[in-house]
Amino acid sequence: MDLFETLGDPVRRSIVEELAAGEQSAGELTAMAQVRFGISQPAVSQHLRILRERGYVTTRAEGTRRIYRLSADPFADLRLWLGRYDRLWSGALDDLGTYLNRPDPGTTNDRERDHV
Amino acid sequence: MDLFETLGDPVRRSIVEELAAGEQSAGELTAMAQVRFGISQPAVSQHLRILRERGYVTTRAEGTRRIYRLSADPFADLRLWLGRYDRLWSGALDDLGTYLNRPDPGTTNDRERDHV
DNA sequence: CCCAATCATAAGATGATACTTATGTATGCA
DNA sequence: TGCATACATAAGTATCATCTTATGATTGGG
Repeated sequence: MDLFETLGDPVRRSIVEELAAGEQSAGELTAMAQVRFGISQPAVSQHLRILRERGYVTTRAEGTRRIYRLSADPFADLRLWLGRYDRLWSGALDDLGTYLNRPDPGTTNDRERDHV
Repeated sequence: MDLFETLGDPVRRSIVEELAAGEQSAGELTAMAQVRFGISQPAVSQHLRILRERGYVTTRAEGTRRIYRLSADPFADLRLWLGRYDRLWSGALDDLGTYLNRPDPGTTNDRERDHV
């Protein structure tokens, strides 16, 4: 599950989300990331490299530009991982389910109330 | 989606996976993490704090120990996020689907062949 | 050919994260 | 009351990921 580490970076997550809509050239992805994050071209290229090396995208040369596309179901592992917990909160799980879903007075956290 | 960043850390991921099986005390979680990662008690406590502050777990005091449990469906966001792409690789998507699933000779990467 | 465009790589700086040791706080028990 | 257990917090350090600038490699076009 290095997918969590891979998608943990917001830039890479954006790239993946962008590619989900269809293939795009490195230049287009770079422009997008520069607008959203204000980073340089090499920075984006490095993120693309990580996505390549981990098998989440593939590339094809087209003239002088490189077209990126998502690999077939890069999220298979993630879906699998998530599936292991699905039945836990699907509501089907009787005792534990209701137990977990209770607001449970006196059980809440001590400090926080930040994001969520 | 700070969940990716949260679960990006293997220690926190282990804790969450552990808690999916049921509640556990800080001490038990600490022992687990120490065995698996060889880190100190404060290190684990800091990870627990992050999980607390981000709302993924709640705690309850029981004597001198603190019992941790997963919040109700901490993965709701993740499932939602993933759902947006589900139909893309479900095989239902005709053209793009087959296109993406092709081995596509001459399209593969240049360098890699690492993890995946 | 030569130059411009597109993208990748190298090397170094910087910053965020996660670790460490040391200490604080609360509870239970003798 | 005093000590031990369980856990949290503080402060400092270190490690690692990500950024930057500089440069290389490939391709197309005049």
